[in-house]
Amino acid sequence: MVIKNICSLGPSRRAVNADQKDLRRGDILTAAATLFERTPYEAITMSHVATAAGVAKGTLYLYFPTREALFLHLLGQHYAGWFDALDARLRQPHLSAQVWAEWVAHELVARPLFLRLVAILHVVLERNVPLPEVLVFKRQLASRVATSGAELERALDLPPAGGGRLLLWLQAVVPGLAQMATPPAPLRAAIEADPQLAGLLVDFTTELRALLAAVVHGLQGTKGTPE
Amino acid sequence: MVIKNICSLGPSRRAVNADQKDLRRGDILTAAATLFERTPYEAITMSHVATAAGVAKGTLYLYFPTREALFLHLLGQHYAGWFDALDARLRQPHLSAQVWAEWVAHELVARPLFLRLVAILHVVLERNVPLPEVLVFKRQLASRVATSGAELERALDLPPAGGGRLLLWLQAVVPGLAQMATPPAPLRAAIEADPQLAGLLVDFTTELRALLAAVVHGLQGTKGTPE
DNA sequence: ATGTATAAATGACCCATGGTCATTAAAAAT
DNA sequence: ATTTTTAATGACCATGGGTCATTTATACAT
Repeated sequence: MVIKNICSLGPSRRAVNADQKDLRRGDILTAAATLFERTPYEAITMSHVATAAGVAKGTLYLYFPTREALFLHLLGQHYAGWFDALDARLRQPHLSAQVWAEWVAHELVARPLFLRLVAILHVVLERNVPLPEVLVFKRQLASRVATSGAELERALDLPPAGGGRLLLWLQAVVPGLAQMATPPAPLRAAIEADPQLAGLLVDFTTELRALLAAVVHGLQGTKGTPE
Repeated sequence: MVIKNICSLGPSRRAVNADQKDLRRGDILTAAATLFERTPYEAITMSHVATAAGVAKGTLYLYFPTREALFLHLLGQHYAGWFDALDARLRQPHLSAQVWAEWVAHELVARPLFLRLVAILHVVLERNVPLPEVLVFKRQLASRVATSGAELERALDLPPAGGGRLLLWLQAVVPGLAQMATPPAPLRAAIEADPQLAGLLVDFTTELRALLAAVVHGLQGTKGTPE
């Protein structure tokens, strides 16, 4: 088998300064992301990631303390992308609750990896990452929730703190809804084949839209009545 | 160490007929449930369960095909208890959206094991259980969602299919909200110590109440306008 | 150029744990 | 009593996350 030249370090193979280390780190993350596109999380071993990244397994642990930390970092990237898109959208004028709900649903459907990663955030990723790293992640998140939340508040005319709250609700709802809407292929096939189970399958976009519309209305309704 | 007589089979140690096997099965589930009260899921090994149940590890696999199947069964019991309580509540007259939301939040807070199990349903439990067993579980669930959903529809004056839909939404929302509201102890401590992170902590009851109220209103609002 | 020091990279190794299966022995059938 | 059946056992296996002594690329001094 031909050895890949996926690695961004050119002919030199060793990351010696900070920039090169960042590149290597990026290579590893890219490799993991590529695998994650085709494979469920539990099926991705560190050996796979190492091979895909063109390094030895031990090397991974020079850049990430645990497997979960690696994927938590990946999720961090996806979160950044998502919030960037959200901020960009909120900068456009004349946003209604319905239009926003529509946009959110559309945008999320276009980010399946993000959805899958968010779904395992609490139950898997945060469970085996050193506390300091988790806190770094949470701080980034909190900061973006704060700024985007404020924008959202303005754009949708929500009561104080309503923007952040809405974003947190979104985070609480989205993974559950996504899991309900998109079970693994074999399970999905079985469910669709059984009329008794049909009721358990939902359409992600439809449900999220309806839920968001209701919730935004609820928030807007409390505009005048604090507490 | 003194050997326990936790086992419900009296002096005879062997489960030979169906009834005795059910007892054994029950013993194992009880042992797992007891462990789960004090220990997070990932930390419970099959050896622990075996010891707690007073059997050998191999015996567990005579009653459950995988670890996940064991806990999925446990979740099935909790679901049954939850739907029983829900049905009982719905039989009482004069239920408003607010009162119901209040009741749901209260009842769920009183069932922390249920919440923890539901949280790992899709990501953990369903991943390593033979498809037929998952389908049995899903069928039970679908059946209770259908009947309780119908009752809910009546009690809250929801549009057709609104009851089941509401229950599914509840299922999508509750685990996420519970995870957000109750992180593991060390993480929680760190979050509370950091003012920047305070915004990420939410109160389960408050948020669920608000969310449910909004959603029920949303559903009731669509009463006259199908689709 | 050559030698030396630093630390990035390696991969053989450790070990915990889910799951298996040949063996044991309790109870039923004869 | 003897045989048959099958519940129960626990030594064993395979896998995969994580470690660390060793190797060696690179920077730096001479």
